[in-house]
Amino acid sequence: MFYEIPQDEPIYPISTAAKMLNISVHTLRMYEKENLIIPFKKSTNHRLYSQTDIERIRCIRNAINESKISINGIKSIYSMMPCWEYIGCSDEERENCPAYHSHSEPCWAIKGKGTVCEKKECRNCDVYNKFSECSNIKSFIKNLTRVK
Amino acid sequence: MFYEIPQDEPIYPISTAAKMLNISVHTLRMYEKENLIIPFKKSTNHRLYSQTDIERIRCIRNAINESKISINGIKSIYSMMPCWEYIGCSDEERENCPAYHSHSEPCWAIKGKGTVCEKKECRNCDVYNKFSECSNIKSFIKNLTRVK
DNA sequence: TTAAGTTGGTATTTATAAATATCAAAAATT
DNA sequence: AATTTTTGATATTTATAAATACCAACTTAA
Repeated sequence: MFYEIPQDEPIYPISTAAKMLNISVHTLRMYEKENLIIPFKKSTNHRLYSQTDIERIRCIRNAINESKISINGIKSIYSMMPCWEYIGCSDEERENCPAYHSHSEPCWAIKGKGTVCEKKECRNCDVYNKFSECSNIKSFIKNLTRVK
Repeated sequence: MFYEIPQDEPIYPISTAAKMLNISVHTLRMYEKENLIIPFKKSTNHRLYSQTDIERIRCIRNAINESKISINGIKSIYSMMPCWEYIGCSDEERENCPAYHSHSEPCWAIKGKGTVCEKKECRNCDVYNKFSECSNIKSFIKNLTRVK
């Protein structure tokens, strides 16, 4: 009589997440401030992390510690993702979107006024969730160039 | 009765290049070892740098010092460039090329056996020369997604 | 209602990437 | 032929990104 907890259900408070990842609470807040992660926030502003969040952070940790990519490097890589194509923005929407023009910040860190994404919850967006690794971003770019 | 020196003519020895860039000779060799740059080599193995090389290195310096992107971060960003599309590789050529699959090394650092590029001089390749900045790479990706 | 956990902030530490120094052998220059 | 420069390689230094420690005020949960 147990229910499965969905992967994207925010359940872990920050200290638990920190323990799971073997890092300090402040490091988690730092990643958030740097716009690498968007944890769920309760009405009282307390953070909650899902299993998906944990995996995402593991991936970021790997980029920093194993691949030796700096946080600004990770942000720049995220900014390469053609979100406009995934979302399906029109020519005009693209040109008017600051994320389309940025090569230093991921789109979810920008949220330009008047854009399609302005009122979206980036935490729930595929662009944020599905492309947390270089390899996924490059795969998406590959698909843009399919010959067949 | 003077001839203009072409931008891509390798003329500066390493010490001159280092002085122009205000860095040490060894730093230049380090960038080369990390596959960020490909200076011209004389038959005696001595390096020569062109004005284009100098500009490229300035760009790399800016990424490291101003944008705070680590060397491995820069390499990873370079690896996002869809070289296969620029070169015009076939489906089969793509799949058989290690550069197509890498997301940590730029294509010119790989030079897979049996590939179109195997015997090319990457130093003279557009992929190496035209896309030394994030912004240029993102622009190329943007063009892949043109609606019209 | 008391103890434990979280908040955002600054100040400090640490780990290490990036750059420098030094070397003998080879090449270039004058 | 003598002086300067470049080569690659290792060993060392430095600059700083990333992580930690500490703080008082605010939640949360026994």
